[in-house]
Amino acid sequence: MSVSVAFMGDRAAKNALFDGFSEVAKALGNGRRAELVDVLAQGERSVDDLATEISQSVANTSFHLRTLAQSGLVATRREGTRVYYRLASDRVRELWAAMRDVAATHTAELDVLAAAYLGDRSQLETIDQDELTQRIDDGSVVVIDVRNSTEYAAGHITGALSIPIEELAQRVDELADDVEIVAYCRGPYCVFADDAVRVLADHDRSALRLLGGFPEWQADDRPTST
Amino acid sequence: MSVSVAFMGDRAAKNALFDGFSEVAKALGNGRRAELVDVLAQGERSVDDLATEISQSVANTSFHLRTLAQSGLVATRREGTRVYYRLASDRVRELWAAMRDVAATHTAELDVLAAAYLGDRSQLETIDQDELTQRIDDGSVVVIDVRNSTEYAAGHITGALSIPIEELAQRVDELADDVEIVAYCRGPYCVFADDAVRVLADHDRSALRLLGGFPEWQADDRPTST
DNA sequence: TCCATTGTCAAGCAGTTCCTTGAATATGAG
DNA sequence: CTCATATTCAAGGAACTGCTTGACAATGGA
Repeated sequence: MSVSVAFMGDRAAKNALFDGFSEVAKALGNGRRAELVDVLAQGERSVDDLATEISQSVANTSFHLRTLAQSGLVATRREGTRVYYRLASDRVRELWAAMRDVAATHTAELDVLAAAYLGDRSQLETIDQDELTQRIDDGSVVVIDVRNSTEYAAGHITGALSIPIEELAQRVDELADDVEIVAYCRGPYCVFADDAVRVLADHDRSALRLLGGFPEWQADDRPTST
Repeated sequence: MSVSVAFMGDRAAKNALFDGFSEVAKALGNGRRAELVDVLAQGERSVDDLATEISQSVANTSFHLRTLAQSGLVATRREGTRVYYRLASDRVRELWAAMRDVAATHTAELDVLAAAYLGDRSQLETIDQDELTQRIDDGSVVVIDVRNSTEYAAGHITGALSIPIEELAQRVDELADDVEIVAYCRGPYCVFADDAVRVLADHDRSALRLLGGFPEWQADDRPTST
């Protein structure tokens, strides 16, 4: 009788279905691939650019990107001899954020790992999205985007200046000295804005870092430009 | 100079941090563990109950649950000789939903796998959450929860009757015959509600299945009871 | 106390993943 | 056409994963 068979569902088919779901998790289940997704959350990048970013060989990076592509997390576009990879959709960005948050909330050792990578942040003043929105309206801050210029070009907070972190020390003079400076970067686990605040403090400038980075700002539907 | 070192971040520490994030994905990166999370999204369950549910040995199930626990996705509670596992938080439920959706949206083969497991759904009428809310208010439907009774006890749509799918055929008479019946179960990839609609159709009863299951209803902040 | 039930742990094998090296392919410039 | 650049593919070895079996630990009841 067909109904009683249907009750059980087919175990092999069920296994295959859930194995299918878990393919996506497997794709994210490698530190280097997670890092690639994190970088791609800022915008599309070429393979060797990504390889440099994650400190891996081009071959290995290409392999990881293929893995991500096969599980549908990233898509590609060819331009001349270069291949640009990007996240397949905003939903992937959300998935990555959800995973990062769950990891941060539920695994104690992550605090230790984050502290080891980020260093001591406790002396660095912060500002949240609401406050920053307010102060941009006031005109009482200058906002600087300290990611690299490709990332800035792919999208940035409206009104922000692009000053990649490596150039900041030489370009401090460009910043008006009667307002505070707010630096932002890729997100809560990016060190660029922290470094920027430290560099600015060394130059006796009053600086804050934005909590969260560009993807979080964008996800919250706040004003952006490209 | 400390600043230029900080610019690079420490590659080993960065690897460790992202390996830490990817631990969560690795935990979800196995079909049986994904299935466990899916079941646990309905409420807490004991180890051997879960083993039966996913058709695995108790030892293997216990091992998978330990893996999930180590990555912080599930938590436990002991009661007598039994150990009950549950999702660590609603955030985990959201993560699972996000992963499932990304998989469904971005990987073509998942449609095939889902169709193989679920069978042909095209003949089964459906109703969405808004419509159902409306019709519960009208009193023009009877809602039945066809999951097992533990799941019903852990939380169900307010006003729904508990009729586990295996009991439905014998209990059709309990249902008033002047209204339509809406069946729901664990979620979009659960066959129980589909089976229920087929059983009811065999008994010449007009039945629909709710799109999504209890977790989706709850996530949308609609009325639930325990 | 001893026993039954429930869950966890350890060893071991088959299969998979990750990274490296070196070769192959695709595009555009000259 | 030939060459340089950018990317992908294939082979191979070390390390890890998933499942089974059988032993061990924790709890509550008789």
